[in-house]
Amino acid sequence: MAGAGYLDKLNDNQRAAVEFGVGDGISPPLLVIAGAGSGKTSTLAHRVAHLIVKGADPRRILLMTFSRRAATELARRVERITAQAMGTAVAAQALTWAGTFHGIGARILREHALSIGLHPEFSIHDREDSADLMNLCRHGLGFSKTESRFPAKGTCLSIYSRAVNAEAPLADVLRDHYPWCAQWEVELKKLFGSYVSAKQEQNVLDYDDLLLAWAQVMADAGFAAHIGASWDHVLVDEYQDTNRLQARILKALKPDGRGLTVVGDDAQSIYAFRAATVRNILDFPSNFAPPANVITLDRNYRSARPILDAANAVIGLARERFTKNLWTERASDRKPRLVTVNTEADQARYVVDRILEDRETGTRLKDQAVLFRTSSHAAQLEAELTRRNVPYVKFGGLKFLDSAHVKDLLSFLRLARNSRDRVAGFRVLQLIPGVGPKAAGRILDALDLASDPRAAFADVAPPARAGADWAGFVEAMTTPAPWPAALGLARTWYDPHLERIHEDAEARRADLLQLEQIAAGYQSAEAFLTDLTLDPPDATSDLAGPPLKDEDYLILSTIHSAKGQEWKSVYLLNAVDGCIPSDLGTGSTHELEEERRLLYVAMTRAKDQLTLGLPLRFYVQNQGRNGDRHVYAMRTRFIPKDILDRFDARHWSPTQGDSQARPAPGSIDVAASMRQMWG
DNA sequence: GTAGGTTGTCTTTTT
DNA sequence: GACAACCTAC
Repeated sequence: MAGAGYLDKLNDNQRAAVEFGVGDGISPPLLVIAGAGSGKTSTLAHRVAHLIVKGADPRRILLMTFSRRAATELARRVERITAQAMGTAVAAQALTWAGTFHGIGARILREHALSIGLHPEFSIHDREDSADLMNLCRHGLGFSKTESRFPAKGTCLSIYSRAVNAEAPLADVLRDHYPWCAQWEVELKKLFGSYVSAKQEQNVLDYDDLLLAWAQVMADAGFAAHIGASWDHVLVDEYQDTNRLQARILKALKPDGRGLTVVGDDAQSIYAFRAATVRNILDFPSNFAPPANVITLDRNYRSARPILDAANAVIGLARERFTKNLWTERASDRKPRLVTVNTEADQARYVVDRILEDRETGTRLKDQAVLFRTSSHAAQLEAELTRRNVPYVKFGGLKFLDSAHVKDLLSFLRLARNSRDRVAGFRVLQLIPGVGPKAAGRILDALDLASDPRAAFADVAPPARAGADWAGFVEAMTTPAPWPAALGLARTWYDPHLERIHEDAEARRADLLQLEQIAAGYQSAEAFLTDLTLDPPDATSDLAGPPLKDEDYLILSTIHSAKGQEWKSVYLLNAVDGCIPSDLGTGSTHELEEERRLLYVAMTRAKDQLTLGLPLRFYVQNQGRNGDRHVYAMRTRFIPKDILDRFDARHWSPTQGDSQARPAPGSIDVAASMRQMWG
């Protein structure tokens, strides 16, 4: 078609997904089932661009993705395509409504705060903060002193969160997911009531509230119509990882489905632990009358055929499947490697050896990645990389924001802005020597009653033991400072405490300086704090520090954080039972199936080469009463004997190198490795 | 009431 | 190897 050259590179199905309903007013609802590597992001970007080229106002397009990184990438691609198609670029900023469900929710709630009974300067608690508040309530109700042990704060929060996100009654949540807590149903109900009141008294919203409050205001028909009318087109990516609450919001936004497009792949659903349900994507068509159209993208452009064959074999054993196998024309004779090694240390050495070898022959570190189920699985590899001076960046696992020093500093800022935020208050006040829980509680009570909280800091009777530290605190808290100077001021106050509390003050100080750099990019403390909570940086305070941007570095990532990404060569650590599936995830069939999909997601990240590591002897911490010990691992149950022929099975040891696997990997390897231990 | 030390429990994935 | 609850000394 003339003038539509920017669509020429798409295959028929992709093109159908891009063009569906565009140009005939607002299109009917559309579901795109996009398999791994099928050009999903590109198709979505083309659809948005196509809408714009055909006259849609980019400011009236709502784009919801799973992470903000994905939203930014999508906006960038849309910009490139429209530039090519129209000659003039539609600036990425013109897509003003691109972000995560949580981020968009926060924005809507803040904009309409006054008319829906919220304080416009509400603070947002991350998971850790929410757990701390839950803990305050837990103590307040006396549940920390029960005869038999009451669930820990994090468990309480998870139960609450699941009930909210799955829109399920507490009793069901306890029965299906937390049976060991079922005896506490009455107490938990009371606790959650107290937790909700506490949030409201303190002008605080947690992650779940961003969806819950949004969904609740959408229950009002007038308001829903008003909000829904803000956008002509609503597009949602990774729909398989949304939960019921999110589906309800979407339905309220576009009740007849007109203008609605959702994209996803049920085979890649890996967030059920967060109450995501694959039913959303499966039931989407029948939500509407007539049912939504479905377009399937099943041609894979990413992986070479042997990799795809192996991945298809793995997912082919899933109990339930809805999408068919992917196909590709990318031939190759390199099967995925399944490498048994004796120990995790050997695995680390093997992986680093291969990575450096490939780099010598032209595969940059950036084109290679190491994936793992759990952040801690990478510990030995990280040590090996550091020892051999290989730069890397790790995604997933411990976040920058979770470290005590960063939280201390941010709590100071939060308390200055919202003196009712007791979680922040408790944390900051107890940094002052001589102030413990009682004094902190008394001070916060006094602040609650004050008409001008900021001035009230000066009026509060200082705790006797605090001395000069108190004066310094009040001074820092009440000195007015513009943003971002306020952060500098807070840091100056915090520095002596940092020195006093932490042995490794130097490394932590560097983190805080980095935080100050980030802060400089924001207009206000509020914007900074909100953004940081909703989209925390992935950097960890590694000894090496973050590599420079133009440097070559290796990617380490949890499988979850690797979603949507691809690399030429991918290594997966610990493809053994107990790791994948995680021995915590084998409780129900449901959980087990999710672990299978995780393996599938990991395998389908690879373009040219895939390597699964399989350490036979395993060091486990604190399993049972005997403390640490070694156990013998079995190959992951998701690669049973009958699909083993899709892999190139080998054994590697530091002394003998690479050899054809003798004997076939499996339970029999236990005996083999025991012999090898002695020679 | 606070600080600091000891013991027992639980240990994933993330917006 | 981290956290929560408890204990003891100021």
